[in-house]
Amino acid sequence: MASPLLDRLNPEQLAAVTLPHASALILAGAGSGKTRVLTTRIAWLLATGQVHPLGILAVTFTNKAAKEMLTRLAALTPVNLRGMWVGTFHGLCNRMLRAHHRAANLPQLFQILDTQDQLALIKRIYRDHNIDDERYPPRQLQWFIADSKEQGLRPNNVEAGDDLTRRQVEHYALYETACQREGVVDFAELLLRSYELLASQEAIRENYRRRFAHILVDEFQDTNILQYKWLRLLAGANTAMFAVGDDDQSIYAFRGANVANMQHFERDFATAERPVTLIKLEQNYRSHGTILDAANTLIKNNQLRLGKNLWTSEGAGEPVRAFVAPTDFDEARFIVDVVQGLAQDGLALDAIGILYRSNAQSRVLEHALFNAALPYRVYGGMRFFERAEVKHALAYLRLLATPEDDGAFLRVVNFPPRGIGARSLEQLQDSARSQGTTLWQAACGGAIAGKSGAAVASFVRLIEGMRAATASMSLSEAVEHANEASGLIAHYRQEKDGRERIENLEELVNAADAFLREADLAVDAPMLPSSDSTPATDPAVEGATDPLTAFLAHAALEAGDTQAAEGRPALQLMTVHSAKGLEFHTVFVTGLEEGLFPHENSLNEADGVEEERRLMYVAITRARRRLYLTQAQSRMLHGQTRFNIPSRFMAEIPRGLVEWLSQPRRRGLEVDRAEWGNSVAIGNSHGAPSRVSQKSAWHIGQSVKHSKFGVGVIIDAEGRGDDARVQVNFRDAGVKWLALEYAKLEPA
DNA sequence: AAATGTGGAATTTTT
DNA sequence: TTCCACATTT
Repeated sequence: MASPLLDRLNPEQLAAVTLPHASALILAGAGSGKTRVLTTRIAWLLATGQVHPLGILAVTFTNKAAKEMLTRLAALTPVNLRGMWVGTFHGLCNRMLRAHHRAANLPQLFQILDTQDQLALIKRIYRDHNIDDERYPPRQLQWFIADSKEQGLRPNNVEAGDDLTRRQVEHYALYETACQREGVVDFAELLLRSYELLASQEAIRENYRRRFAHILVDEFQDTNILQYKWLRLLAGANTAMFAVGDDDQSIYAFRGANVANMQHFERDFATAERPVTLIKLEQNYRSHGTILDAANTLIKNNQLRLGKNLWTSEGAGEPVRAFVAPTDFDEARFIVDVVQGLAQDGLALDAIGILYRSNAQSRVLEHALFNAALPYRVYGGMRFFERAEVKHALAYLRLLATPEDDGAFLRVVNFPPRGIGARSLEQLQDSARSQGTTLWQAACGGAIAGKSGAAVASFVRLIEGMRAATASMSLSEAVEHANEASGLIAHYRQEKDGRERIENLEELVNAADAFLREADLAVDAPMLPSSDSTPATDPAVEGATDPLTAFLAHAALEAGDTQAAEGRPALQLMTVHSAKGLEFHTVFVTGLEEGLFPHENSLNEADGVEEERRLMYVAITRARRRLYLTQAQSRMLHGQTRFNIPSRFMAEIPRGLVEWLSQPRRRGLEVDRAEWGNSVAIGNSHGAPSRVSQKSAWHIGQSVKHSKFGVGVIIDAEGRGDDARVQVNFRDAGVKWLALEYAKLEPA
């Protein structure tokens, strides 16, 4: 079929886009045009009249990916996409549960707990039930609950072999009861509840199965067990499942992502007459050849892969640059030097990504960049909707919708301070517990006498007044009203650091406005549905919920950016995890040291190093043109200087691809005498190799090899001549003192 | 209710 | 070291 839609697709992409109505697994390597294939596939299905937009379900992991898919799709097709199910797993489950809240046994206006809210709820339950938070750390329970739910397990399904698990199951059950009473659901619950709805309600399940002729899944390697089961439930005899993923980029196993889903796909989605098609997209449109060679060679060291080799029609490009710095400080300075050179050559700063394994590494880098007056942006950290003042405002709004929400109640009952102290709260909680009611009901029931009672009563009046006042307002007007009437604005005006918080509260008003415009919800819809409103019969209908509830769900499901983008272009600093999906002209992968990258904790985890290697693979494949790999021989971590040997990943990249900007190894040094003194590696700006002034045979921070103990790093030394001894931190054998005279050490 | 002190932990985190 | 949560002061 001739169509501009299919122009310039390579043969594999074309095959994927125009596959017949059957399930397929698309192994899409980094930079292989995965999103393009996904969106073009949908556009092609629509253009050829094979399916109506309502017959498509496209699911992603991030809101960003979902939004991008919609935007690109809108540019590819004239078809009106309204009502099409495109979104994140959580977003789609939310949508489904709103539509069938009764069948799912949820209140129509159920609220969504983010991880913060969830932890607060757990702590509250602990207090109510006198649970020892030392023996059962709240975070551990939080993890336990999420993990259980992601395996589809309710408290009575969890196998409790040991005492600790038995207790955790009890606490999980208490948590569930509280959630149900307050009408709140956490992230994992959205999925599990939706899964159970489909599993138990045949009519609903069949309705969706008939409807979705095509289900398309992005980043399939990141699906967890429950998401996979959810997809299987949704897929009927008539459904073509189109899963796109890359097992080599699976870096979220620690959160339950299950790469095995890719292996099972063929078995589980094949039908008698329609086998599963497997297509590999291996042509890379992002990077030069050398960078791909480095990535390919590295990832070949992994055993657990489906197998794939990226190639490009572009040239080899520049070599990979490697640099070893004596300290993390020098590593940062090297990066500053190189960046300044690149900037001088005209490279935009935002085309440069500086990646690290863990967030703690950003500090030194930031420090150096700041001193050099280089603008940078750090990804990660507090997101907009997670900020305390924003959460406070949202809590007021939540109370308007669902006063049963104890979490919201507790968050703002005395914020800004209004004389409802710990004592009054305790009374309220006692009363609520003994009556089996929520705090709001206890507050309304006048559980407290005296002055505190008056304060509580006035809080109740405040909320009710706000509800009445906002009933006829637009969403953003209501948000603004909540900001003011709650006293939040006035409160922060008095605080010396309150200006930014007030700005964020004002930004929340804008966010509400923008949300309504983007979500395309009826602008003049009432703030809250009337109590007798019936649920939408057609789950496809947008705006099945009121604007406020939709906005609150949005705030929970899309936490927003970490910080507003700055005007001028800035360097991009982030963890390797958050770099997934992005690309940069130039990439620095920093901290390539054993213990850091691969992280030491990964060594004890099953297949941990393989996941670290995939992470390294992701890091390398972010680079389009230029790649720097840097390492520090010593690094300040947790308040102490640590000496690490070079990352094994450094050695897994073919030497021929690498240009060393520092001395890679010291060979053929005199080994019969130990002389101490700091050896100084002199890094210069980008380009030319630097020299190392090296007087002594051995020095602290040096990598060495021992015939029995293996590789390690010298971390301390004493004595001279025949008495010289060094302390070596071996990778596998631990820390040992060795006499140089006897121990046959070699430079490693 | 703010201010100050203390102890413990410190990969990664799309929702 | 540095950050955070939590407890204790003032």
